[in-house]
Amino acid sequence: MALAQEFFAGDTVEVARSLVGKYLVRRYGKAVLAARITETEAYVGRIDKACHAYHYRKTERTRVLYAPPGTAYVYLIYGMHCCLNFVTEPEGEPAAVLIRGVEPRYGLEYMAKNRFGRTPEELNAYQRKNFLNGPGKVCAGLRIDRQLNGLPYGSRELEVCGSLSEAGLPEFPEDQQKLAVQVSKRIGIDYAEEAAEFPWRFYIQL
DNA sequence: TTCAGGATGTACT
DNA sequence: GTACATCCTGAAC
Repeated sequence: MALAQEFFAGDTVEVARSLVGKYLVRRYGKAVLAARITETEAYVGRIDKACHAYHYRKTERTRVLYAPPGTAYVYLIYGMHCCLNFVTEPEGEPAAVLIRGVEPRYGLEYMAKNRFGRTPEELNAYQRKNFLNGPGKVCAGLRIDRQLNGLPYGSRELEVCGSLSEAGLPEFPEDQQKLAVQVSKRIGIDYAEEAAEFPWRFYIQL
């Protein structure tokens, strides 16, 4: 059972805050991958110079940001990495939440293969520490690319669940304790003037 | 542990 | 032509 689509129809900043601690479930072929969301950022086209759809800009790339809530928005950055977002707010209002970091729960074998072409046992300390702690790494590890751009919410390939049991998977004991969600300004948007200061990044300390 | 520099393609001016 | 919601490597400390 995935989160209801209405979850994504709400205020983008609140959705970003609420997504921390939820679970990303990715399916392809026989693979079922699950990861806990540890870091997000809000992007709001109406008022946010860092958003691709700032001031309701409409281009081929930003078209997906106007889609119904929960739609996947995947774009290429720096010529080689993909970033995963979920569209928020009612259809026609361009906004989204960027998934900046996750930690693996199920499917570690697949994730390690997707990221480094190795088994989990073969990873060195640096690779373990920097496994899925960035937007490009999340997409690489979960095998998310622009083919998923525009994917309607509720698709089996990519879901967001409130808990592992909602995804039909056993819970992890360490996930039961309450989370302290931290807040900060967003990363890598120094060009965005006053919007660069918005406290729209949410994360949990590991 | 921190830092500088390079890789790389697309969207948009 | 320029900028970009990034990541990896290798060198210095």
